[in-house]
Amino acid sequence: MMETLQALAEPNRFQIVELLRDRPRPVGDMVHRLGLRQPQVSKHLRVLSDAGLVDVRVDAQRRIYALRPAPLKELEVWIERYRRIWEGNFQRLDGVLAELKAKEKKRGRTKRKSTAEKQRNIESNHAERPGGRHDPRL
Amino acid sequence: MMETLQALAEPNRFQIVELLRDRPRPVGDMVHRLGLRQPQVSKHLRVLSDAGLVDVRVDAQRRIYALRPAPLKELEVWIERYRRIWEGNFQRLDGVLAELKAKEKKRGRTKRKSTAEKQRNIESNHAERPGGRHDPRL
DNA sequence: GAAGAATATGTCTTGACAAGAATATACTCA
DNA sequence: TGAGTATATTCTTGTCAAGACATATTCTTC
Repeated sequence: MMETLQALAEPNRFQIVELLRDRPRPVGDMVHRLGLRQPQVSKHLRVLSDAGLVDVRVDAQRRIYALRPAPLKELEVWIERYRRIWEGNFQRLDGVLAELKAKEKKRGRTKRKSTAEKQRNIESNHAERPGGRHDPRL
Repeated sequence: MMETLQALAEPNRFQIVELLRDRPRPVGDMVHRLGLRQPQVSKHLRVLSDAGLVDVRVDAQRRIYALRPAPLKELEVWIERYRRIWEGNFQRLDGVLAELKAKEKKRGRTKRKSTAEKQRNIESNHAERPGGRHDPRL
């Protein structure tokens, strides 16, 4: 899993995987399309191979690389476990409220901010660090 | 997409995301559970935030981090496009055969290896580089 | 307003890794 | 067997990022 992610996190390797999605390919083909030099492609393929993401067939001097499904499937299974995060709206109602409730209990009865003031502070601030770092959709 | 993968590819950040899967958490909580030092956790959170993977709520001195669904959903959509690779068995029948056929055509009628010999060469060799680099399941 | 708590930021060092260049290996065909 | 083709490996170098440590920032409470 970690190994899969690390392999995919490199842009050129990601492109290689994208190329292999269509069909298996010999190294030279990818060298073309990626505009990388052959040794570099071979090295990236080595990493992908070590991660179990690709599979080689030998055809004379050529090596034909193909995707192996297992790691990608594993990744998909992992991500499925996060599904509820964008389906149900757990997070807000359960987690944070419990958090806050615990806090209320801990600090005894003392002078404290009005509910309104506290609300302001607690509000989600997507736009805190400016520079459009994540899109507002969803 | 690339940014998401790069963020997740670091083991500690991956763990942070796993922690946040259950519920939003303040930084100190994660510092505990991860056994990292506070500045390190803050920096990782910064990366996750820049990648749009997490979201902050300010509660007094505390920052409560929560997962944002968008990037994960995007990742899931991406991986869905690979689904056919472990469902249909395209790869073999389509891609490689076309590849070989093209090759046959290119080289004219010359003395060449018997079909049997060629078959041997072309066989998939999972076990080429020893050391169990990928599991044979699937 | 001073002390303490929770978190963020800056700087430095070190290790990992990608790219480049040169070379090795393996196969084909004449 | 020798030339050519396709791919892998080795070595070096530069870049970037993670960890450690010190310090800044912001809020709370007394």
